[in-house]
Amino acid sequence: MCRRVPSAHGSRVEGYPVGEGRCLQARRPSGFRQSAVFSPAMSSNPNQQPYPDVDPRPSYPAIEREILARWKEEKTFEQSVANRPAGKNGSNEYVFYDGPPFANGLPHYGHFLTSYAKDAVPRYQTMRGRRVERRFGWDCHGLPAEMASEKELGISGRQAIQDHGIGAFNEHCRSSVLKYAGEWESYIDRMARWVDFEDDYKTMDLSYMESVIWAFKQLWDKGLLYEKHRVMPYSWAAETPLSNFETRLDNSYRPRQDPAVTVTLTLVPQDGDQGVPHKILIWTTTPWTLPSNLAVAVGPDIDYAVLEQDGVRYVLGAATVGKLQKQLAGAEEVGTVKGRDLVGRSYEPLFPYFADQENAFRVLGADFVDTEEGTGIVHMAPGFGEDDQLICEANGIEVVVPVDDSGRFTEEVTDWVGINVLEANKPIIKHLKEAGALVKHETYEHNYPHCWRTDQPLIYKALGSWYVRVTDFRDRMVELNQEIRWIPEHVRDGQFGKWLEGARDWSISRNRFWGTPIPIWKSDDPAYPRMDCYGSLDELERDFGVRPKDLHRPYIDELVRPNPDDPTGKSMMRRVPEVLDCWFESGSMPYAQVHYPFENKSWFESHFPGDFIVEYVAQTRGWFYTLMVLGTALFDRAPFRNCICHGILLEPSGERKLGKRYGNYSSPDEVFETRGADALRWYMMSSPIMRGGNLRFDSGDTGLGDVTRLVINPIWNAFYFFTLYANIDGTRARFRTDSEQLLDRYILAKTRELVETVGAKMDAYDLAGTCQEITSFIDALNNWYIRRSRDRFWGAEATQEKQDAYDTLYTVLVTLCKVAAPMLPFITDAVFTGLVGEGSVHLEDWPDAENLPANHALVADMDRVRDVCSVTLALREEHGLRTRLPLASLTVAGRDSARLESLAHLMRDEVNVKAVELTEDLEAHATFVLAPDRRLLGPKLGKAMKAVLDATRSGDWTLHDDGTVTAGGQVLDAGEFELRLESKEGETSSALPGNDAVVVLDVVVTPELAAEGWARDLVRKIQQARKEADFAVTDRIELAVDVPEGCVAAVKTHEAYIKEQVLAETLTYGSPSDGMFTVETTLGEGALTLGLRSTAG
RNA sequence: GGGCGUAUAGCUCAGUUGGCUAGAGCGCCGCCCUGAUAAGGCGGAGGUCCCAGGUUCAAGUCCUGGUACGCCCA
Repeated sequence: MCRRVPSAHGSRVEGYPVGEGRCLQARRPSGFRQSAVFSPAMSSNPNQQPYPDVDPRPSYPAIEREILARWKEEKTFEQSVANRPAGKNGSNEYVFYDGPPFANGLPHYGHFLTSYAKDAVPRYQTMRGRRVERRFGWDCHGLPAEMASEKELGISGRQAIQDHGIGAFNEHCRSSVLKYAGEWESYIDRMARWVDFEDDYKTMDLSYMESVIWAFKQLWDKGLLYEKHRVMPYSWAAETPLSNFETRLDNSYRPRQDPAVTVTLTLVPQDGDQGVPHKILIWTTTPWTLPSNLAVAVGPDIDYAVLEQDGVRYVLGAATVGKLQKQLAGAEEVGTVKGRDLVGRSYEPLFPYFADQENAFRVLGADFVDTEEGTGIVHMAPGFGEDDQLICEANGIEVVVPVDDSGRFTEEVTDWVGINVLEANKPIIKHLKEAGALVKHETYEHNYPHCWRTDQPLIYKALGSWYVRVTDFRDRMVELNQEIRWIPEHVRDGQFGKWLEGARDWSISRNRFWGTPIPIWKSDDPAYPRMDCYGSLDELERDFGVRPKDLHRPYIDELVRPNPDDPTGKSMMRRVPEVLDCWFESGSMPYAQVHYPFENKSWFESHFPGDFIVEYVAQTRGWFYTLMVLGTALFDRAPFRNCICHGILLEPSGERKLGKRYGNYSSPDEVFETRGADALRWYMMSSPIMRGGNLRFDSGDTGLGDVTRLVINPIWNAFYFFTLYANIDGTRARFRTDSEQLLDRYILAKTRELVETVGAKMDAYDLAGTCQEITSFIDALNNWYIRRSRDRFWGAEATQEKQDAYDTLYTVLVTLCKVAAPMLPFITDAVFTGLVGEGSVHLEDWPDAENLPANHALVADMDRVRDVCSVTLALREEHGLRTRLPLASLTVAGRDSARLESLAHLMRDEVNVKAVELTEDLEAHATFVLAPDRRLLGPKLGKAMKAVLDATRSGDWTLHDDGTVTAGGQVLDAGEFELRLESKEGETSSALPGNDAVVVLDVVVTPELAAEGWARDLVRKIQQARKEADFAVTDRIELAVDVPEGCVAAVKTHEAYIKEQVLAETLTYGSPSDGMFTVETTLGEGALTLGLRSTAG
């Protein structure tokens, strides 16, 4: 290869601060020496260089801050939206739904991950020409907001909130729920997520809430709502039910001692009892629920023992008899009975309070019953146990709940009215003992949930709740789900699909304060029942005479009117106390954010479903699900078309997810200000987390640094390389795709393929795949195209060939910036504007592949050449032949190897050989190896396959003239095998990947070749010394060399070459003179001394 | 306790309808190349494909049963 850089430029570029500026540049805050990023193109002024000076080692965070400022100043985001027409009736809009976060905490890396995806896809679609409005959403209601407010106000529990005043409490929620909105905004901004905060939506807005009650009313009108009692964890101390979330908080479950009692129930006699009284044994750790007992359950397949003692027969699980040895001492086993044979029998109520209850006091069958604990016969109090409730309900037994909000017995339980249920355990046990029903009383220690606020044990208690009849349209959801594209695909029929199949009715009411109120008004006198549901402010105004300015409690509760169905005029219509589950609100986002149907009616109807949403995979149970339920119930549509489910971020050990309460991550500011937001974006977008996997994240780890080193730096370096030489030459490049130069044609064709593949990946929402394509392109660009094209940029004359190189590199870089813009919005915009001089890459159209030449054959041939070079370098390595040592020839033997003719000079240069021979004469250089097609032959041959494979390995096979092969006693037809090449023994050769060609290297080193090798080694050493001496690339030098004896002749032979290469004006032999920059090193096995002096002055 | 998912090199992950000696990137070691590059090339070390059974000519891949971890539900 011919290195003419210094000489080429030395003669005519004086005055350009090529090398000298470096230390200065490094101290600059951004990538440009001047604020070129803001300046328009300078090409109009011939006295100035065409491109900004680029810092080879820039601070990316500083570049990002500059770009941010420019976007703000030029309103680039707003322009990018406004430039794209909405089209007729919004037909050109791409609809993105933003899943609203809570803003009562700071955002963390998990939010950034989602936000990056929420930004990348809309950026891409915008470049594709679509108009993508991006409204930010805030989730404002719900328990987290209430809990935070209770804490801040120093109050706890429902009663305390009511004492404080619901109005004041809700005001506090309203003001604190967006406490961190400002921080959110600045982080989102810093990470280059483009989203509209001005025109945001909040679930607590009046318009939003009106749409939510509209949706509620729709369900009501469709008969999809009902009210029912359901058992929930309940804190009697705080007078509130708790969500599952709350019962899972740390320290919620802890050991507690409770009484465990075994009690008898007397069966109503029936035929077959032989006149002997029969009693069944039940066991419970909550004696206070016994007054509410309405049934017992047995396992149909469980064996029950019948024991007789003192003329009474006791029935209990056969496996549990041992537990009551003492109590049943002397009892005689008189038989066993299957649970199913007990089902249907009745027994005497233990307490009289609910003796009239229909269908009650019977033995029921239930699969969940076992004999691990208790007697194998389970006491059922449907008001206080979920299983109890389900089984009883299925058997027509209504729930009774004789316990009030504060956990005390109501008047129904006359004996203990007003007593806290837990305190009532003792007197109840005493009563049972006196009644002769108590068989055993022990103390039982178990893990039991406690209220995290009051520290008191929870109870389970049925509470009224409103439900959406999801089971009615579950099958339709399953159908509609098939229309959605899920990333990763398996979510559709896996996590989400299965969840839909098993969907249960959805409890949508909460006994809370801060939320959209359930818009139902009920008569307060059961004698005159009536219920009204309201779905708009208009409807409320019509009936109540006032138009609410705020739908929140307590104002909404003030709307009361006489019951129209009550002729006495005494009963009133009052709102039910509950508010809606906040998931109902976020699931209403598609229509509520635009105040449908009160406004934007036709827009919504033509823009539903949305095109794209992305959240973490657990939202299959959250937002994705509630969107689906409401979309199906209200519109009979799947609510979104494409959905990315990303995984979760784990701490470096992989043990826990990143979480605020673990404190296991560092400040995002640190990452933004050291690595930059683009590095973080690429790191996250390129990872398997975008395909549903998890990602161990360590902000201090090499992963982020690798992105800078392997993705961002190479792009920047290509840009730096281009501007460096274009400025030296004063050349302004233009967008051109018609260069005839080989390497140009190659990289242009490669760029076309990049545009096509990245477009396809982005269209498939494969963000990680997009990153892969870009990475491999960057490799081809930097490590092949630019490296192999360098000398064209170095040439002294302004040739067409050189202009082609500039134009092509410019064209490729501009295109690369566009293609990578969604994934690296900052760096691509800095490079793009540096090249083009104005505008923003984000205002550009997606490149049209048709504008770039297609030439797949050339791309493939070039890849072939790179393979040849790899294999050849491996051969050199194997034979200890350093690359600087020229060799006589390289032979590529293979079918169609002549195709590489036009690329031979690249191979020659790359692997340093004098000649490249291309031949089809395989036999001369290679032997054949049989490779049977296992997929084809396996099923056909079966067991005989083994013999064929053995023969293949041993080489014991024969090729026939008709193209068939015999191996292992089997005849293989053409097409059932391949013949692959292997290099011949004794030759310095190696097969190419794919095994259809071999490379043979001539390893004979003649004295001439050796001498040239020494000369090149010496040049290399001198260049190294120049660098160490900190000479400018263009500096001329005086040179003294003291070379080992054996090399002197070689150096003298190539003296002219050496002097030219290292810009030496003079070359003397012997020790360096005083004042020269001196280097002691080696050349070959001998000592080498170099002396250099710059003549630049 | 139930459901879903995951388990492959030091790390992060590919691995198609079962089919060649299980791959990539990063990291590590050695060599090479290097005046745009914080880069690049070649080679090496590094694997009981979580475990145990089974099906098959052939299993990382399919089946059964475990184990560990994650998520969800109870």
